[in-house]
Amino acid sequence: MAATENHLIELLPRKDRLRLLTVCEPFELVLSETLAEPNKATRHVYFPITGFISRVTKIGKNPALEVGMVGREGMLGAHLAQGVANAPLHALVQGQGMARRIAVVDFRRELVASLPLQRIMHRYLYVLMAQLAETAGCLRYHQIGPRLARWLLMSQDRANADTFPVTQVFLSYMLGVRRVGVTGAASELQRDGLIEYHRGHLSVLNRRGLEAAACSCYAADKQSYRKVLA
Amino acid sequence: MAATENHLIELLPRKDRLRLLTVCEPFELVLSETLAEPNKATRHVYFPITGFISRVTKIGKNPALEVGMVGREGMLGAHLAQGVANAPLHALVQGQGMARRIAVVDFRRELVASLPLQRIMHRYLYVLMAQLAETAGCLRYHQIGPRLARWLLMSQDRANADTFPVTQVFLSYMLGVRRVGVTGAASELQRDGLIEYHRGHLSVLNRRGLEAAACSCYAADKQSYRKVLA
DNA sequence: GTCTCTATGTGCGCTGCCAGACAGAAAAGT
DNA sequence: ACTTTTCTGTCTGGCAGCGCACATAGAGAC
Repeated sequence: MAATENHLIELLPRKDRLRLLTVCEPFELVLSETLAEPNKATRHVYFPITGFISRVTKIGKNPALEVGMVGREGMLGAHLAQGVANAPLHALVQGQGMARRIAVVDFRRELVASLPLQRIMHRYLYVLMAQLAETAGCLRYHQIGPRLARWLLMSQDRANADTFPVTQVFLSYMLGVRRVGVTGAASELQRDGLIEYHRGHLSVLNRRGLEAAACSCYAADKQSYRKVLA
Repeated sequence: MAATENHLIELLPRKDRLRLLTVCEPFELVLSETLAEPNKATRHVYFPITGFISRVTKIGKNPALEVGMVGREGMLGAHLAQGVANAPLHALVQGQGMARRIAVVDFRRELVASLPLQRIMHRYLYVLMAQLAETAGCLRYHQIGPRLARWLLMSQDRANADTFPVTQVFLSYMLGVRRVGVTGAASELQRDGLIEYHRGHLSVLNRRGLEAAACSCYAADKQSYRKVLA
């Protein structure tokens, strides 16, 4: 079941889960597709199963900066459980794959009907906040290398694969640095045999090593998730 | 009423507000006092009226970094409405003054009893998330000067006064920079006649000018608050 | 009045990252 | 085949902020 269902849905009691699944439709996450924009009413919520999504914020004229990642462990659209119709951030597909999708009307109805669903949404939102705070500190204090390693690990977890498509330009947007900065950090990771990449395809060779190279935020995020969403 | 009540409490319908007020006790916010620590069960929630509180995150061995501010417009302890007992962040008193305080048991009871209270907590949490994301971007892209201006404006709003006690060392912690960096930025603001300070006492002389000097995040935060918590 | 502590201002060398530009090489389109 | 686009690596100059160290001066303690 692990790779075929979204983790938040798995956490629901059987009855609530089955109810929710009846209103879900399968949805293909297509690379680079935008799934949410701030100040626009959300139309669907998404529960990724194999693909994953980036939450990004835009500050002034700077390119989008990633502040969160959503994979099988999370969802997009939890703000509906807070009684707010508009998404707080941009969200775009980052790793292609499948997700479950629910129309807002249906999801609202399920929320009212299912206390466990509410409960899980709220706890997930708590984790998101903790991770946002962590990310803020990470942006301030950590350097490109460790942040890149962290990003790769987070991606690997959610992509459920050791190889995934990603270019340096793209990484430079996610991390909010110049592409050249990524080149430097990435070639160092490659030199150390932790990763291997070539024209848009990247493989993780040594996960342990990458974990050691990543900043503490990777472990911190995992832990806060585990604590709150058993 | 504006300066004698917490804004979130004001938003409650009369009946719910009166109920809540019966379990509130007045609490003096003493400078530098710690009100919350991560991974410790929250004992009280706080609704500031005149003082204000900083939310800070600790990353590794770096000094605490501010990621949010709580004054009359907000509260400390909203995570209880998410069904989580532990605070996500450190919180310490930043501007002395008065607050309303409620013991956790009482607050939980009120939450169950009052849907409007739940609703306001959830909406407030949404605003917090938006502000956290904004702060993350701010930390990445904005320079000391504008960030300092932003911080001073946020403080002034919550302190409800043009003069408040604050040293450069302290500001350097909040902003996550060296004290020397604050010295530079602050003396520039002073030279331009926007502020005046002397040995731990700072006055805002020209609010308009300070708003112009601040980064966009100040306005963005205010707007996201206004949109969600009318 | 003197001493000590705290707050503020400066100088110096360093580093991590930025901005912009360019080059080679692999993929994709024709 | 050729051309064009995309991806990656390298260089040069520059700046914001860092770490460290030191100087000055106001405030409070004795």
